[in-house]
Amino acid sequence: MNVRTRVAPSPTGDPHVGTAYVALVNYCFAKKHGGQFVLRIEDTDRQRSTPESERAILDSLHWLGLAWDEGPDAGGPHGPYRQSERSDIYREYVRVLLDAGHAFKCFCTPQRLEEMREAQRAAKQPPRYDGSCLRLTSAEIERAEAANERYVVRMKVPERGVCVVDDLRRGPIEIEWNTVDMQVLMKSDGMPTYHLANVVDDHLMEITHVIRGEEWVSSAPKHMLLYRYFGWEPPKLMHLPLLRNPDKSKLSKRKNPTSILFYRAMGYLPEALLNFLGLLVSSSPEGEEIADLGTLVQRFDFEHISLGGPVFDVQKLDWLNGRYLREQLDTAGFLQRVLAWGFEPSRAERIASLARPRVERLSDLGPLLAFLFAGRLPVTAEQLRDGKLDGEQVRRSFALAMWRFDAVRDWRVAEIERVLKSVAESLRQKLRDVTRPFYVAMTGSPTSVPLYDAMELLGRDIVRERLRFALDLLGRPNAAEEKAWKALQAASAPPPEIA
RNA sequence: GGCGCCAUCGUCUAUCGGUUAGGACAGCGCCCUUUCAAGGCGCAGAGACGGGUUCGAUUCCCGUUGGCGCUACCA
Repeated sequence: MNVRTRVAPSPTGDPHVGTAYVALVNYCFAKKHGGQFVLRIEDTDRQRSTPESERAILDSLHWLGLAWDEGPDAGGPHGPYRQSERSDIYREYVRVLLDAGHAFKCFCTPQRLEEMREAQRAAKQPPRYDGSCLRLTSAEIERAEAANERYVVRMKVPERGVCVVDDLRRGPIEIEWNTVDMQVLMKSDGMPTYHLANVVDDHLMEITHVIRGEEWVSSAPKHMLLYRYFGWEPPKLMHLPLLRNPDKSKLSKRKNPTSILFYRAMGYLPEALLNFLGLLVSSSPEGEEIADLGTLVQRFDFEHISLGGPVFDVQKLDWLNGRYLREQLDTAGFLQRVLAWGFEPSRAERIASLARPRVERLSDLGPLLAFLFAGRLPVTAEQLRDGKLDGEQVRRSFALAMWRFDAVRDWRVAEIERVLKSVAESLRQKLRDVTRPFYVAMTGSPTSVPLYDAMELLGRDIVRERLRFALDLLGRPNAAEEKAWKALQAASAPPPEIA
């Protein structure tokens, strides 16, 4: 059998290390068996998907050294590889399900669904679709359609019995059909949901093994059912454990840097990061932990992937990266990496133009620009608080800025300035007083090169990390504060439109 | 809450019924060394709990506990 695997990221944010991890496993499995590895973009969420995110994901995976045989940028015989370009295909298959009576149109409004769930929660029932539109007569359906009412298409689900999902690593997983919801397959905007799109695409793209995150286990019955409805043979399934924060919760950017871009900005080498991820996939029998992609493929054995969710241990990554820096590179190679990391020509020029007006001797450069070449800065809570704002206001300004920065698409001076001004407005403070602690948090000093430029140069991920660190110093907002501050944010400063 | 997944040192893991439970990161100590790293050597550190099955369980089964995930017109 020709093995074909895929990774199917959703372009709704920064490229996540978890995506790289899943991609790596899929890559290794396919290559180990001489098969193909496909990259597919799951951008059926029109609100959240952005081309910037897609670009960043593709770039990041390439940066890590992963290559796919088919994908939106590579082409291939099963394209298009971007789901937003496959609407007609899904529509056709929805038609098939509808005609066969495996799916039905649902005219329920979001409000009704919300009320229904609330009632179910109140009655201690699991929230599930109540099947109301299942009982619609054909006359009623025609009337609703004639009136142009918006509808979604839901799948029918057996009322009783169990679904056995075969997981390559975990064995059979039994899930009762009556715990499976009548999932929406096609949204009212005509786009498919993940459940429909992934089944149709995996079949059409001849994917033989679906290796994905553990979060999909509970919806696997829906997917199996769809294969059955279509009369297709389902691919083999394997669910990978989720990467964890040190506290064992699912790795999240609230608690840790999760963006591949962050690790790149911090000066980790792509081969070290990939190797590190590979250590979570397969451990070396001989004990040697340095392994390139080829070695990872060669020693790959899915039987050896442990099922416990591994903590993303940055200290071990640091050690591994250090070994790459001093063992795998000679001085010339090292210098080349340094230059590429921090002195790429246009960046160097930008830095020079910011520094030049502020130095009297070239030897002033070190202290002035050190923050650009550092990870965490040695700042203290006292330094953050020593301006006109009190500690509470500083905390609030950092939290607000962090949240608002997340919504910024284009990480540029103008956008950064806009956010900081909006923060000052929300706090009803002078911009100058608000920005002072930001200088400290970002550059380590209240006086430095212009803040917005510094932040743009630092990049979104380092900025986020420094804000998080500063917030840790001052005390993270608790749940109640977070809620109150977010409300304040909504009330006093509606996010300005995207420039 | 319901359903599901998972469970070896602080962390990543080896072990696939019989081992002094091995290695790596982090920690600690010693050595090397003009300093600091790096490196070498060493120390400390684990089978969640309770029942079975078995001559024998970390390993197989059940239960408990704990962690995690899902519970959307997000993926």
